[in-house]
Amino acid sequence: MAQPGSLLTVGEVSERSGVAVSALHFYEAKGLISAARTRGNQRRYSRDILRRIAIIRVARDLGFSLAEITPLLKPIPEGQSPSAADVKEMVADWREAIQKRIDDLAELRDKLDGCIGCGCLSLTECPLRNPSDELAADGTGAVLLRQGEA
Amino acid sequence: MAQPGSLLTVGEVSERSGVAVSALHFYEAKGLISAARTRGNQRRYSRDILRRIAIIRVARDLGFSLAEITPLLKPIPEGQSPSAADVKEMVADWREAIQKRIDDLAELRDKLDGCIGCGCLSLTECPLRNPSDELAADGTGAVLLRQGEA
DNA sequence: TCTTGACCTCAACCAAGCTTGAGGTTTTAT
DNA sequence: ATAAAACCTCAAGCTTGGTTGAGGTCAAGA
Repeated sequence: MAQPGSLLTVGEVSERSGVAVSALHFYEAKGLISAARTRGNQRRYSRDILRRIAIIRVARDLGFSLAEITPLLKPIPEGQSPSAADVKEMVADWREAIQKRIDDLAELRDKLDGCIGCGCLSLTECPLRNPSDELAADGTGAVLLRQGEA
Repeated sequence: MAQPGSLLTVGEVSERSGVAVSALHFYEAKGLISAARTRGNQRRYSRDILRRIAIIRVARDLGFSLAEITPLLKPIPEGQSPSAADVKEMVADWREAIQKRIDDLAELRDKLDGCIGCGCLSLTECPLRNPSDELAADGTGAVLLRQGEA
């Protein structure tokens, strides 16, 4: 077992973080984490890695992709314990992102309420059909579904 | 061009719905839609397909996977125009699903608010670390990140 | 009739986020 | 010293939701 203050093996990190060894390798390949190596080429992590991994997982659970998480982690240098202030700042950003998602969903829900009575889902008129004009942008030839026909 | 009341080709459906032909083929392969065939083996869709596709896309945009959409479409038989009542019922279900997601996110946001001051992210104590006990369930050996060490 | 555009199938490829397996090496406990 | 457990790399496979391309056929206007 590791002594207090010593480096952690990948297996220990996996066990403590609940993240599979293969996922840790994957995160390393993606540049999210890194580790020192022994002369025999095995990974050795400083304990800070656990907090870093915790942050990665929380952000991922919040719906951020790994690619999005990389810049989020920028303010937290590797090999250093992130300060409470660092974490505070990041978490504030996350809060904003979540709030935005809530707002989007609430807007959708309200539109849905307006639709419940109509049953229309018309291509150009139903607000549901164009949650954020995405389809309108790529559907170059969208045509009104005329009520008499459908 | 198609006469009123006639069947639609896959190209026409694509143009009117804003969904790529390849995606229509894909949906068919997944069992979400179907089409009659000409003697020459080309697809011919009834106009009802447009509403069905509209429903599929809305549900997908709401975050449902295609696999989840299949049962949602069950009450809407193919080859028949879904009634306003059918749509109304489905949409009510969607509303519920959205509301649930909003509630989950709001809960997360509130926990985040509780965390902003602490900067902890402790594995077992920080509420953020266990948004819905998912990690607790699969992280069999998770160990408390002791404050003095990290 | 003929030509052209639209259609057909099937297979391969993409991104994300991993897991699994093969084949081989290092570390650690006894 | 040795044997087992843990580690290493690299490649392939999985799922979702499609797109792209090859090679060939169909349908409709001139």
